[in-house]
Amino acid sequence: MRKGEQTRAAIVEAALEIASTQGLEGLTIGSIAEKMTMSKSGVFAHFGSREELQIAVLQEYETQFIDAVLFPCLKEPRGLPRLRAIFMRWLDRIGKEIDSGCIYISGATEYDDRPGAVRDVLVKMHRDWQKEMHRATAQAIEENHLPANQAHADQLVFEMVGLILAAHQQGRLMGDTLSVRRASQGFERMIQHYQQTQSEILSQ
Amino acid sequence: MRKGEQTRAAIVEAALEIASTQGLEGLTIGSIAEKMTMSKSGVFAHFGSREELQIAVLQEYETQFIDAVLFPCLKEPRGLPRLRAIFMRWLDRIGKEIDSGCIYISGATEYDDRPGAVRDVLVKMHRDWQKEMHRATAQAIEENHLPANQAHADQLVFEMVGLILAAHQQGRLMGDTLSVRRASQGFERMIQHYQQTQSEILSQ
DNA sequence: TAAAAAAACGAACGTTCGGTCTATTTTTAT
DNA sequence: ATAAAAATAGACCGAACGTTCGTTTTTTTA
Repeated sequence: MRKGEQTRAAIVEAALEIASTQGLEGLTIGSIAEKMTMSKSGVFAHFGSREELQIAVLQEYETQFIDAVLFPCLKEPRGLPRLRAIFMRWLDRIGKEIDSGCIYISGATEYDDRPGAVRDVLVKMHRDWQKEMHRATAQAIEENHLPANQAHADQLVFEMVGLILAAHQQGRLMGDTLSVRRASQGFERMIQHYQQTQSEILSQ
Repeated sequence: MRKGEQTRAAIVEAALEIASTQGLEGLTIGSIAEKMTMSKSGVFAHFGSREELQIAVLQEYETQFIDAVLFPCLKEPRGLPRLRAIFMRWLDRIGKEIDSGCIYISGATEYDDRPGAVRDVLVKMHRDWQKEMHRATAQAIEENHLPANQAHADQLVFEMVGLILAAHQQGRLMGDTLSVRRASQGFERMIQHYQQTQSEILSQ
C-alpha cells in the first residue's frame, strides 16, 4: 500500500546515509530507528531481515550511481570522449563522497571475505559497472581513439579502478586534498601513453 | 617477565591472523581466546583495552611488512632498480595476501571515518610507508632514471598506491587471478611513459 | 462511516560484545 | 624452599545487537 512504500523509501534513504559513513556492517537497525524517530520493530517490519535491508541500500546506491555517473555520459560521442566523461564523472562523485564515503568501496573490503547474499549482490554490482567501463573502453579502441594493438580494455579498466581507489583512500584516510586531481592526471597520462604509442607506430 | 612476553607475542600473532580476514573491527577478544584456548580475561589482561590490542596488531603487521618488503630492497642500487624492487615486493606480498587480506588496506576503509587512537596509528603507518616510497622515487629522479622535469614523486607514489589497491580489490572481491600481473604491467607502463617522455625531449 | 488491512509500537528474548573483579594457579626471585 | 609477583581462570556486568510477538494506531477500502 501507499504509505508503506513511502516509509520504506525514506528508511532506505536514511540507511544509505548511515552506511556511507559507518559501512554496511556498521549499519544497525537501532541507528536507523533513531534517525527516523521510529521504533526498531517499525523499521524492521519493512524488511524481512537486516540482510535484506543492506541489499536494499546497495540497490538504492546503484540506482543513484548509474543516474549520476553513467546516464549523462551516454550523450557524449562514442569512444574516448564518452570514456573520459564517464571516468571524470565517476571521479567527481568520489570527490563529493570524500566526506561521507562510497559504499561500493567500503563494502568491497568489508565483504571480500564474508560470504553471503550481501557479498553476492555487491560483486554483481561491481561486475556490472566494470562491464560498462569495459564497453566504453572497447568502443574507444573501435573508433581508433586508442590503438587496437596496444590498448587492452581489461588493463585500462583495471588502472582506472586503481586511480579511483587511490583517490578515495588518499582523500579520506590521509586527508590529501589533491587526490582527485592526481587521479585525473593519472587518467590523462594513461590515455596519452597509449596515444603516444600509436603515433610512434604510425611514424615508423 | 619472560612467560608473559611469550604469551603476549603469541596472542598478537593469533590476533593478526584473525584481523587479516575479519578486519580490525571484526577482531574480538573472544575469538582470540578461542583460538588460543585461553579465557577471555586471560587474553585481555595482556592489554589494557581492545584498542591497545588492535594497535599492537598493527605494529606487528608493520614490522613484518617492513622486514618483508623494504629491507631486502635496500641492497638494490639506488634509483629505479630499488624503486622497482620495492614495488614488486609490495605487490608480491599483496598477491600472497589475497587469501587472507591486508590490514593496512582493510583498516583504511574501516577507520577513514572513525576517529581515535587506532586511526591515528594507522594513518601514521600509511604516511611513513608513503614517505619511503617517495624517497625511493625521488632517488630515481636524482639518478636520472626518470626525467626531473616530468616525473613528480608525489604523483608516482599516488599511482603506485592505486595499482596496489586495485590488485587487492580485484583479487579478493572479484576473484581476478590476473590482478597481480595487471598491476605489474601498469607499473612498467607508467615507468615507460616517463622514460619515453625523456627520450622525446632528448631527441628534440 | 464502519470494517478490513496495513503500519507502527513497545516490551522482551537470547546472544554477543568489551570490560571488571576476585580467586587460584603458575612462574620467578630470594 | 618459600615468599612475592605475575598470569590465568571464571563468574559476572551493562549495553547493544537482530529478531519475535501481541497489541495498538493509522490508513485504506467498501
